[in-house]
Amino acid sequence: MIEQLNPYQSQAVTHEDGHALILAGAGSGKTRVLTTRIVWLIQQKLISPHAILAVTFTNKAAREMKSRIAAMLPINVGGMWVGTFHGLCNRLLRAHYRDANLPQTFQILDNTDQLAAIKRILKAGNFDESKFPPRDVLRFIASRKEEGLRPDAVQAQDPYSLRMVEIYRLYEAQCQREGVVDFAELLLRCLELLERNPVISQHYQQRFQHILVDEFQDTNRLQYRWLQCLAGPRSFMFAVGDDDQSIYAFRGARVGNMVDFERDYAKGHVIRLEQNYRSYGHILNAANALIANNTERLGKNLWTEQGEGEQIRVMELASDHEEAQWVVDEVRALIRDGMSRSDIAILYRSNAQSRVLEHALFTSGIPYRVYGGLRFFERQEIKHALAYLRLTASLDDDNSFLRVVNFPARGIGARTLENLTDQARTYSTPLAQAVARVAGKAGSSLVQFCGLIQRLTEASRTLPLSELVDEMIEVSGLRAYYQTQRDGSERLENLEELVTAAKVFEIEQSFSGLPAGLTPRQINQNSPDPFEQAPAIGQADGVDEALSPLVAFLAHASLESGDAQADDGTQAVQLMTVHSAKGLEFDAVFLTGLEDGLFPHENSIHERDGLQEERRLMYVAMTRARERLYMTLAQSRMLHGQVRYSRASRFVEEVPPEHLKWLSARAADNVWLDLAPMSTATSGRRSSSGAGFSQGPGATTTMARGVEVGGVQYRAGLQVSHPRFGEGTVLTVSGAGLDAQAQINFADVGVKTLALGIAKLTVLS
DNA sequence: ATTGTGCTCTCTATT
DNA sequence: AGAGCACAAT
Repeated sequence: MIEQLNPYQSQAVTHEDGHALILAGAGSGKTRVLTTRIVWLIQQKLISPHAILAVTFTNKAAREMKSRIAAMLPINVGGMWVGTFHGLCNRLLRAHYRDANLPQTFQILDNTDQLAAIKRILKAGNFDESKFPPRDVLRFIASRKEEGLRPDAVQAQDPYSLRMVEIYRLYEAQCQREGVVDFAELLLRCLELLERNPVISQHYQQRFQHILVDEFQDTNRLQYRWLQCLAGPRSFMFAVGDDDQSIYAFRGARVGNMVDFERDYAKGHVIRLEQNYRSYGHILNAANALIANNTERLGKNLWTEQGEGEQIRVMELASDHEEAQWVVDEVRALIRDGMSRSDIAILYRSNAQSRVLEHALFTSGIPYRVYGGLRFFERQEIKHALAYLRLTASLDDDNSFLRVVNFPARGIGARTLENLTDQARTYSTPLAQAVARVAGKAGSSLVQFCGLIQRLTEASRTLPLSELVDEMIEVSGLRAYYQTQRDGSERLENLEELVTAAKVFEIEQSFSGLPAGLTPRQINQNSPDPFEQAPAIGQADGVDEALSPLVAFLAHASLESGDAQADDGTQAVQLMTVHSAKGLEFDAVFLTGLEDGLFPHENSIHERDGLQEERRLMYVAMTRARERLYMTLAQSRMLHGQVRYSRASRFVEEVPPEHLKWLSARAADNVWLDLAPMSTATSGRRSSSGAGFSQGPGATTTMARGVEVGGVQYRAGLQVSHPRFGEGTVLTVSGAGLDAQAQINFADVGVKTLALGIAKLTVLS
């Protein structure tokens, strides 16, 4: 295994004397080094798998690492401490919930939940929402927590900040009362647990002899302190990172942690991995040239032994729809040439851009898979269902109570809820315990609602998880509600999918070496480790302490917002944001929407640091490609319901021209026709004529050839007419005989691919 | 008092 | 596109 590594990689893998910092460029085999090192530690250094802690940022990365280790070693990786910061903190807090001052069933708020909680605070305290926008409050609280500051520790002088701190304090109290934590709280609470309980932290310090951190450049202050807490005097830290790929400053990431880490721990043990095994020369050098525009880099020079490869193909199109169609046509050509669908990725800066691309892929019948965006566990029907389940697990969860008390509608309106809230506040009880005090018709509806939840709570003690979920969907009325809704069928399917997800979770739990029901046997008693001997759920000796499958499932839903959802095994083109593409690689990458204002995003253009972060993001995007990289841009784009016109991204200009191959005319000398009709096009669907659809001089090879079918010579540019689609222009032709196909841009219906042997076409010109 | 409808406003990225 | 709000209809 080590023989296949280059000298620097193997130096990193077998590093022995203390801590180390690995500066690993894009595509330099970073994950390979991490996993190989873990295997090496276990196999060669005879370190127990339990003595290793490996931290990543995304669940995807954690899964990847586990599966690679599992492939190399015959051990149960499920029991290893490999996970995301948030996931591992969750694990620790569940185990030591008493010391962390949390109920064992504490729930995790995602962004939307957190926002709802903040809105409740603002409403209850009569804060002016226009002066204190919930989003700003959320950012304020999150960034304070990421600095490790509780309300008392925040320095505030001006009236505005003082009010913010007040809201922060109220928010904390509310969360504590209701037994919920947000993402930042998971980390902060866990850190405080370790800092305040020497017995606990010493236990873990002795246990974790090796701590490995992936994507170290993305750690924030809190995470750094968390690592410092877990690393004991005899632990070795192994941090892998690339300052050029730091793209999470917006959530507190601090590249400076790398410098600090070298000063505090690595002390000169810095290993650079600069050989890139992923991309061909043009792609790599283009990315190198781009990132060279950033200042304050630690400095790295990536090189490759692979040849130059192909230039980056750049295409400018008139509109976002044409961009999408062009990308789809090109994707089809790649697939036809034998590329696997899952080796093709379409990337964009923001999730909103995926719609148009999805539409084009869908109409072309190309299987695709979208990552991120509105994820499974974030859909409204799923959130409703989860709220019922959360209430089932804990009646104190007022957030969830308010979400579903009147959904589906059961005659409990705003007025009633105001009464209820008043009662709950007066007697300082959770909402559910105040229902008895509300009289009247709505009051009895409230009592009924609570009865419903109580029945579910009872059912949760006996029913398996998936049956409980199914039962909940039924008795809550959610199923009936979505059955009556016009567009409810997809939501119904999602609810059924939730039952399946619960079933899968049950099964995984029963196989996993790491049961959800960990119990924190007293650490200072002779049991050396609470986790190694934790009983499986339902085993006699931990029943009262064990975490119920329901609570474990709810935590799972919050922490993994659903990117692992049904990978049904079909080969599909991958659609995702640049952020979620980090760490992945593909044969062909389409980088779309390269327009100033979109990428770089307009919110970051005016700050220097913002622009540098955007440039790193661009660098990440480009270095995802192995063989072929496309960059596309649209002159006009539907954004926020309005057509916007943009220029090419400055990042395209920053790439030396020798690496680029323009398929459209070069942006600067391109004259575009017919922009006006597009902006007025009422449906906003497609440009009204083919005039804007320029294929430019050097487009794909399939276009040049002609095809002869039934005595007619088809070639690009030919004007044809179709009985149903109307008039159009032939864009590309391919295949021969019965397989001959043409892509035709119809004035009325856009681009269609037709089989020439079947379609009834009339030649016009 | 509650529910449904139509209008405005916002909208970067992730755990 | 989705959420929040005002208004009308029950």
